[in-house]
Amino acid sequence: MHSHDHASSSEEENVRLERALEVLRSAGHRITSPRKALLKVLIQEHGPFSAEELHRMLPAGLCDPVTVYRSIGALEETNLVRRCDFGDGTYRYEFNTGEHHHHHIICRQCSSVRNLEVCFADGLERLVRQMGYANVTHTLEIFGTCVACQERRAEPATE
Amino acid sequence: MHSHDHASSSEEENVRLERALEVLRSAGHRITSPRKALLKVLIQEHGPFSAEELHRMLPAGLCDPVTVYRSIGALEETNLVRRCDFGDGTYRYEFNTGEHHHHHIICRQCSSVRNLEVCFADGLERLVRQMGYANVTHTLEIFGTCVACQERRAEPATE
DNA sequence: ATATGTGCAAATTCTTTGCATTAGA
DNA sequence: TCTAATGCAAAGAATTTGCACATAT
Repeated sequence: MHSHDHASSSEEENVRLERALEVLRSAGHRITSPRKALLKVLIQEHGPFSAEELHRMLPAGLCDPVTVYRSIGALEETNLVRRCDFGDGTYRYEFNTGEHHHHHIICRQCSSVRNLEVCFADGLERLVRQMGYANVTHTLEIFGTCVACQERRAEPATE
Repeated sequence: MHSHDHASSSEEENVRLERALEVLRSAGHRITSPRKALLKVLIQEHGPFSAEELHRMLPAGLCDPVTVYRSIGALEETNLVRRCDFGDGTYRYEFNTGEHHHHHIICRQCSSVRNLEVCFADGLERLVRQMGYANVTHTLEIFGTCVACQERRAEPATE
């Protein structure tokens, strides 16, 4: 019952994991080691990850990359995971904490991601609902050059 | 000077076309028939189109699909065209009128697109700039079920 | 026991690239 | 003329699918 199999899995993370597993279960999905491991990684680590990144973050050889795609499918279906689209041809995934959703600021140079906890779009969704749309959602990603990359660019005499 | 080669190309559209060609020219790009035809289509028709759709909308056999991709590249570079990302794995492109940018409401069922002329994100970009980011831009797409699709769903007794 | 999940290989989809040829400035 | 643009074919990258085998419930 007590777990110490991972270096840094806090009690809160365990609670989230158990809750997530329960969601999966009650949606008729089976609990398998790839899914459990994926959820652990997604709960512990920050930032949205690509399928390939996720696969690399799993214990070596635990499963095939294809299984990551398929597992993510189950996690998305059950809303445990949100898909992010940074417009570079690769989808990334992050754990859905269920709290009010946030947005990302992506650096064009180094691809670093910062979360922006404010959501400006509540009024927007309301407006669109007034236009007659149902099930309104939105995606909003912000792009820019981060401070570090601006400094990096300012230093060298390459220009 | 007068043109009647297209059924419905208004004077305003011609002005836009000429302006766009000038932008291309002064950026060191050559004016070719595929590029001219692409711009015509993009100026005349509404809604963002995929590369494949654009190719189909061109006069038959005018150019190879690959040329559409490459031409769009030139149009994007010169900011004549904006790329839209509806998160379905296919990029779409629309003519950049240069006026304040708008956003799209995409119907999940029928994929119809409506423009939303309001932009909520000016304050957001300002905030992100205050966080130290430079060259801040954003993408915002709204998804929902359009009125027609809601009615279509309500009628049939399939449920 | 049995349906769901997985691995491996191969297919799909969208987009990009290499290279010889064509054509705009 | 001389470089940029095009066509065709082929490569690439991310993701999905088919099918036999493995496994959670």
